[in-house]
Amino acid sequence: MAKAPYHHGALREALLEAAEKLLREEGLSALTLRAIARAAGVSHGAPAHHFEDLSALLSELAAVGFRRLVDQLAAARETRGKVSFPLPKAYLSFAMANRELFALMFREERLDARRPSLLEARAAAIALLSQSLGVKAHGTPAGGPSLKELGAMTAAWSLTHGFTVLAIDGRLAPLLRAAPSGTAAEALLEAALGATALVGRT
Amino acid sequence: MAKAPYHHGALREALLEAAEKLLREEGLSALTLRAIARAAGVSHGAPAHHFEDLSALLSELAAVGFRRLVDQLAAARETRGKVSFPLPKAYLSFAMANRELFALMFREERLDARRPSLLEARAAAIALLSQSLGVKAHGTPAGGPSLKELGAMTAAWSLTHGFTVLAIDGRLAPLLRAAPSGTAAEALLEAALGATALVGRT
DNA sequence: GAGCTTAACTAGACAATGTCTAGATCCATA
DNA sequence: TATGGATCTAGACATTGTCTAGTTAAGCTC
Repeated sequence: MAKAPYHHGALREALLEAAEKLLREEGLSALTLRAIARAAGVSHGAPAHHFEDLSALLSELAAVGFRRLVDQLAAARETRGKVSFPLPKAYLSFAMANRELFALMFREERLDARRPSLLEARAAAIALLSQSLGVKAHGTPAGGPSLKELGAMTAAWSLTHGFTVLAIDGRLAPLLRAAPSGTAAEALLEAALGATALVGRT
Repeated sequence: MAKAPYHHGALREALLEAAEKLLREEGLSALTLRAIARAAGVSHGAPAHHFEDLSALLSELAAVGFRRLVDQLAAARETRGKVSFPLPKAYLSFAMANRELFALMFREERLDARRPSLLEARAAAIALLSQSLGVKAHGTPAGGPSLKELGAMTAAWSLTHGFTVLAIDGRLAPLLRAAPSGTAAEALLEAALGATALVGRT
């Protein structure tokens, strides 16, 4: 077993991986700087050379999450026509498969709101959702989209995000129990979207 | 100026009020047990006689939030017919007026999920929403509500919650800027709900 | 290669935090 | 008035994020 070299070589990535593992296995509150450093096998001061502080590290992890979400949404977009509501379903399944990471992505108090990589990754996700769920790419007549168009887009986004947040917090469990037996979260999401007449947009 | 008596007399309530003030003025991360004790003018050990630990105190504060939300939702329900979408609007305006408290109410990692008062207060809020937004009180034909009915209710709830969460995180600002000038969050919420064919339910 | 610069890392310190314990205070009831 | 018990203080402890000083070694220049 090779002993650890003084210089790690790829500590930045190792820290992000260790943090994600910790997050997945022990939850949000296990994400301390020192625990992450321990998991990566370095001293508690080492992370400072790669991240100014804890919020910087967590922001970078959240950015990774947003990038992964974008990838999955983009892939889902390709299935348009074959599957109903591909984007909302992809959004939900990303969150279900990465519960704690998804939660972190929306814990503003633990992130550095100014970090460019986070801003960019999040903006990319929002841009993808916006153009897929609503605002048409081929220009709007004059002075931006109408309130009606924005409303439809906002509805699709809000419903999807709200459903997902409630689902990962376990708040939908009673509804699923009340539903015809065997109804999974995705089916309830489909039913919710189906009730809104937003069909063409998602 | 009367000097502080050894026995506070109503420390439990004082702690909750101090915590809410701190929360409102300095945000979620200022909510430490010692800071709350300082704000209430007692030693850092005093809270232990009223709350087992920090998460118990925060859970009680969250419960207060849910009870207040219930009151406001109940009041809004009385305006049915006069105002469109009274419950979603009340939900949004509660969150806008109590941003940090609303956030705390959904920070599972800082709460004690088993605390009865929190469970009850939250259940009351959900019950009020459920019966107002969807599932009819006058019984369902057989074996619970249909998936279609549940879907409509879930849609209204998810949309409202999702919109609210996105709004207090500032995520809707770009949409509001794109909207006809002067559009406020509530108007966008109304537009979103208006786009969904859920009119009769909210 | 030798020497030097500098990034990467360790180790120790510090204030702050949550929780525990021992002891001080004082209210209520007998 | 005594005494039991709830309320509160003060100090301790391990843990946390961040800082600083010093150590290691990788990479560049000559």
